[in-house]
This record gives sequence, C-alpha cells and structure tokens, in this order.
Amino acid sequence: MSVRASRHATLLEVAREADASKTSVSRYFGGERERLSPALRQRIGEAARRLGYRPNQIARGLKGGRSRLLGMLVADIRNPYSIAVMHGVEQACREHGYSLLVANTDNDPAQERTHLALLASYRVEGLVVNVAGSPTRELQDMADQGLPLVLLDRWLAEVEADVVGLDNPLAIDMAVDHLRRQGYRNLLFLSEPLGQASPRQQRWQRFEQRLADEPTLYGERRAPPLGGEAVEDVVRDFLARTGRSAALLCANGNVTLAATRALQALGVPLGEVGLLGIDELDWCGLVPPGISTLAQPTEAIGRAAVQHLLARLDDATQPPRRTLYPARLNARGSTRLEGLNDNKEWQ
Amino acid sequence: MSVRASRHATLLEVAREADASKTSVSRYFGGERERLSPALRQRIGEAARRLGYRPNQIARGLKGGRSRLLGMLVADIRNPYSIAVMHGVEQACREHGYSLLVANTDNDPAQERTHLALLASYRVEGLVVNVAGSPTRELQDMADQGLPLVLLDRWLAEVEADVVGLDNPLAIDMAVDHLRRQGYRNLLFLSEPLGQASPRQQRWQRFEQRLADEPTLYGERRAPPLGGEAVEDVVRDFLARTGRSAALLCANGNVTLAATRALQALGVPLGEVGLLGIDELDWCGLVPPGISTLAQPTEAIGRAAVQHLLARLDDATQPPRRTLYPARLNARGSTRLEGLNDNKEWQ
DNA sequence: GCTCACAATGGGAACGTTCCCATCCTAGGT
DNA sequence: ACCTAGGATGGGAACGTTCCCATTGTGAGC
Repeated sequence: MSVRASRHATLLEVAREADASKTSVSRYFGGERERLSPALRQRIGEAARRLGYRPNQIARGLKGGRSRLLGMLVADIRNPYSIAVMHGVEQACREHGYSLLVANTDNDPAQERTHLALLASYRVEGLVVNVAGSPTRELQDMADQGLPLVLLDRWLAEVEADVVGLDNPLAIDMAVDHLRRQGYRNLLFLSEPLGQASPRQQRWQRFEQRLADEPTLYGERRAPPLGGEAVEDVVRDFLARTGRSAALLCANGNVTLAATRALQALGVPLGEVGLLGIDELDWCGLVPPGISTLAQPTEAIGRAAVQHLLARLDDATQPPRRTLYPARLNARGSTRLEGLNDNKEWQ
Repeated sequence: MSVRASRHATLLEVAREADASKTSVSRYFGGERERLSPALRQRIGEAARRLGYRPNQIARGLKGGRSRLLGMLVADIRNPYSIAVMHGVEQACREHGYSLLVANTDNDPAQERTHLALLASYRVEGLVVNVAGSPTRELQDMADQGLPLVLLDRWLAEVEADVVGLDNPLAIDMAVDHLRRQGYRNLLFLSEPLGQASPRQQRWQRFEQRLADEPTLYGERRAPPLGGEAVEDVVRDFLARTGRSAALLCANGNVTLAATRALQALGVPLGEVGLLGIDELDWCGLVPPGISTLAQPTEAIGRAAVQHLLARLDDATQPPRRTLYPARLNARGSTRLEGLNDNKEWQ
C-alpha cells in the first residue's frame, strides 16, 4: 500500500489491482459490462473504486476517434439568445454522454476562423455553428471531412449542412397579424444592419412582401446603427409623419432594447405607439406596460441542433435537413392601443 | 497524388512529405522553430500547408499531459453574472492559448459532482469553479492531485484554493452609504435563502454589522423564496410599518428582479421607495426611473481567475490567494427620494 | 466421447503526439 | 591533424486507451 501519488490511476493499474486484463477493464468502462462474468465485474468495480479510477477521455479520444466532445461556435456569447440556445445544447449533450467545448468569436470573422481550427484540433465529433462572418471555405472543408455540422440561426447558402432555427417568415407574419389586429396601421420595421446574417435578411424581406399583400397597412423598413442617436432619429421622424396608430417591429433583442430607449427618450408611452420585439428578454415584462414579444423556443432549438448532429454521426449520408420552429407570441401592454381595448389576446 | 481521404493529416505524413523526421515536425509546431535550420523549417512549413495539417490536440494532451484545456464549472449558466464572468474567462483563456470546457450544473449538487468528474476525465489543466452545493471532498481531492483550482464568487471554507470575487463587505458598505446619503432611513435587505452560498452569507452578515454602527438607520433582513407572493408580502409589510424613506437593498440580480416586480405590483413608484440592487443587468436603466445598482467587474473577475490558474500552473506551491474586487455604483432614479433632489451622484 | 459453437478472457498493436537519447557533422582549440 | 563541444537531426519508447484477434473452457448435439 503506497502513498497515493499525485497522479491519476490508469486502466492498467486497475487491471493489476483486480487481477484482470486491461481489455476486461476497458470493457467494464466501455459499456460492455454484460460481457463480463459477475465475479470479474465485481472485482473490477471494487478495484476501480479503491483506486479512484476514472477513464482518461483524452486517451480514449485518441484511439477510437471518439472524443465525446461536441463543439459550439457562438458569435456573441453575451447575447441572451445564444445563451438560451447554449443551455439547450449543453443539456442535450449531457443526456447523450457528450461534453461541450464552447468558443466565442465576439462577432469577429478572424477569431471565427481561428476558433474553428481550434475546435477541429480537439477533434470534436460535431459542431454547432452560429456564424459571425462567412467562413464558407472552412466550414465546407470540415463538412467534406465528414464532420457533422449544424448551422444555428444564421446559415450560409454555400455550405451543405443542417440548419436549425426560427421560422422567420412565419414570425414576421405573426407579428404583422398581431399588430394589425391590435389596431396599428403604420408599421416601422427596425433591424440591425443586415450584413451577412440570414435571419435579418429573411425578416427584412418578408416584412416587405407581407406589407405588399396588406392594402390596409403602411410600412417602412430601417436598419440604423444601434449605437448613437440614430434609432431615436428614425423613430421620431417616422412618428412625425405617420401620427397615430404607429407601431415598431423590432427584428431582434438588441433592437428592442434600443427602440425602448428611444421611445422613452421621446417621451412616447408604450402602447400608444406599438412596440413588438422578436426575442424574449428577462425585462420585457418589467418595463410598464410590458413589452410584447415573439419568443423563440431556444431550448428546443438547442436540443434539436444536438439531435441533428447525433443523427448525422449515426448516418453521415443523410441529405441536409432544415428544421424551423414557430415563435410564440407574448402579448403585453406595448401592443394595446388603448388601455381598455379588446383583451382577447391576453393570456 | 491520391484522393484526399476524409481524415486529418498526421504529423508523420507531414514528415514524409517534407522529407524530415517526425521529431523535427513536432519541434516546428511545438514552438521550437528556432532549433531548425531555415531550409528544414521552410520545407516543413510548406508540406504542412499542402496537407492542411493541424496538430491533434488530443494526441498532444495524451503524451505530455498538456491538454491545453481549462475547465469552468458554472452553477447557473443562465445567470447574467455567470455569463459575464465566463466571457472574461474565455477571453483570457484564448489569450494564453487555452480552450475552455464549460459545464453547467443548473444548481444541482448531483450534477455538480458528475460534471466535476467529467472535467477531470478530460484532464483539464485548471478549473474555475462556481459551486452550487458543497462538493468539498471532490474539490479537495482534485486540489490534492495538483490540479489548480479557483473558486469563483462562492467559496468553501474547507477547500484550499484561490478565491476570486467581489469584496462583499465593501459592497454592502457602499450600498448602505449611498442609501443613507440619498436620504433613506429604513432599509430592508432582501436576499435569496442563504444556503451554502458564501456571498449571500457575507452580504447578509455585513448588513447587520453595518446597521449596528449606524444609529440613524433602521434595518431589517429577509430571505423569502423568490417564486410566489412572498417577496410582495414581505415588502408590503415592511413599507406599512416603516412608512416614508424606506429602501430595499437587493442582494443579487434575481432578487432585484423580484423586488422590482413586487414594487410594481404594489403600485409604489421607484425612488419614493428606494431600490438598490447588487449586480448590474441589461434592463436596469430601462425601468423608469432607472434602477440603481452595484455592478461587479465581471470581466476582470473572469480574467483574474484564469491568471490565478496560470500562476499556479507555473508554481504549484504558492499559498492560496484571495482576490476581491470593489463594486461600482450605478446611481439611477430608483435611489432618488424626490425628483429634484441633489444630483451630485449622477454620472 | 468427439466435435463445435459460443461465452469469457487476454495479448498486442495501433492512435498521433512528445521527449529522451543517440548520431552525425562542422568548426574551434590545441 | 586530432579531439571535442555543440548544433542539427532522427529513432524509438512512452502516454492510456480501444479493438482485432487469439486462446481457453464449457456444454450441447451427434
């Protein structure tokens, strides 16, 4: 009985201790216990416990190529949407015996490339990607090498991979319908600058399309920079020209935040000017009279991403799938034109 | 020239392609380029580029024990505080050539144990731990095995490890000072149930202590469950008994959220009853007239955690350090007794 | 009683690195 | 010219697994 060295016990040590072969011990921990006789099984179990043995995942990953690691590349880790999805991804990983290696790019395309390479070097078995730029080349290479890939929310037309996210056209339809039903007639669609982000583009386009089909509605689209006074200016201008029954439709959480600030700065009461945001945020219920939102089923989206990965790990040949979820409407005071209006929408 | 197999190029293949030995290639990628002659260096560089070679971190980790992985165990990944700190940790990791393996326990002690074991099995070189329960035994074992450990925010008295977090007594002092200066005289300290969480206990104790030193102030402490009506009841009761110049001091972000809801439900205007929260949140500036907070320097805390890890990796013998940061006061409308009061505090 | 299938077990070669230790060569000191 | 120090390079073992392929033992079928 020696002083416990400050190192980890190995498979071989357990084998010796249990008077078994390393193969048997490997089987014990590799989920093939039923192949072992009860006696041997017990000896190994005890020896392992005595030695505090834990299989070394690194070594495991090396031999079998099974790193049991899934990677997630996040464009902006501070975005509540990303977090919520990540939570779903992480849970699903855990349930399937995987661990999650997270890389955050802070929306920097250069970092994105670096991190992609990094994740690859850890031989992750699959990758959930929320792209910032357009690392088309890198992603296609990885896909070609047989690495299962899921594009989250944002997708790249050129990359053949599964896509999981929100049904954006439907979300815009729901938004426009809701606003119209609540009595708003002049809609301002506010987005962040479109850039490469596919959801922004989709929402932007669908809004236009939808407006064309609605003779009773008037609409405009703007994508001002979120930083300075731009949002406030745009909103002030719009309200001045359209007067009553105006509403803002915010394309994502950041915009909702900026728009809320702008309306507060302009001294316009929420509801009198409608405000509907895509993405649910903690505080939306708190700003009186409550900000209406279209919530994304983030948890489900995260889990779905992992499921796609696992399915593809199982059968690499499936054609790319696209899984889109509907948004859920949280109607609050910010889309009630007059305090005593119809209350049917409320839940 | 063969069809590129769907596998990764290996060190050996690069060596063959460059007509060099694997040792030389290993040196090239292991940061010992200066030991190679310029000619060889160039050959290897070109061969590697041609083959798209990337060192396999898994294999690296196996031989040298250098997994280049740092682990982070988070009690609640959806908590904005955790996220913010994680962002700092992740950045610091990246800057030092490490990757981050994140595990979320959802505040479940059982999961916590599991995940701790999991992280260990990936042979992370250091661990940032934001404990949920009291995995004292596991942590001490890991520390004994020579694994650098940093306790984040919450600490366990029994575990010998570095601690990084907020200077809680100082934060309470700042809070009490600010509230007194703003004219509040009756303070209600609201916390989540204390449990094992050291910061909650520290804040709770310091409040009592501080109140004892302030004859001009009256104070009470409560830790109601956050779920139902309890917070509202506690607040209503307190306000009924103390009347004017009452203020709530919220021990963390969750409590601030609950307290804000309660005050809104009671129809009490913010400011008339003071509200000061520990932890800055996105929406604190949005709820009129703005909620005052004590912000934690989360980014710095995250970076400090990694620095401690690296320092200990460098010299395992250092005694445990404790690094505490002061909070920063964001004074807003919720701690202005009357609209036209002194404005000195505003920034 | 002999063969054969099959269950239980073990030996050894990978996996892709790192690192210790040669080996070779050249230039400098004598 | 000879010895040697030291720079450049390479060979091989190890890291802790998994997995292919034996090797043993046991009872059923003939």
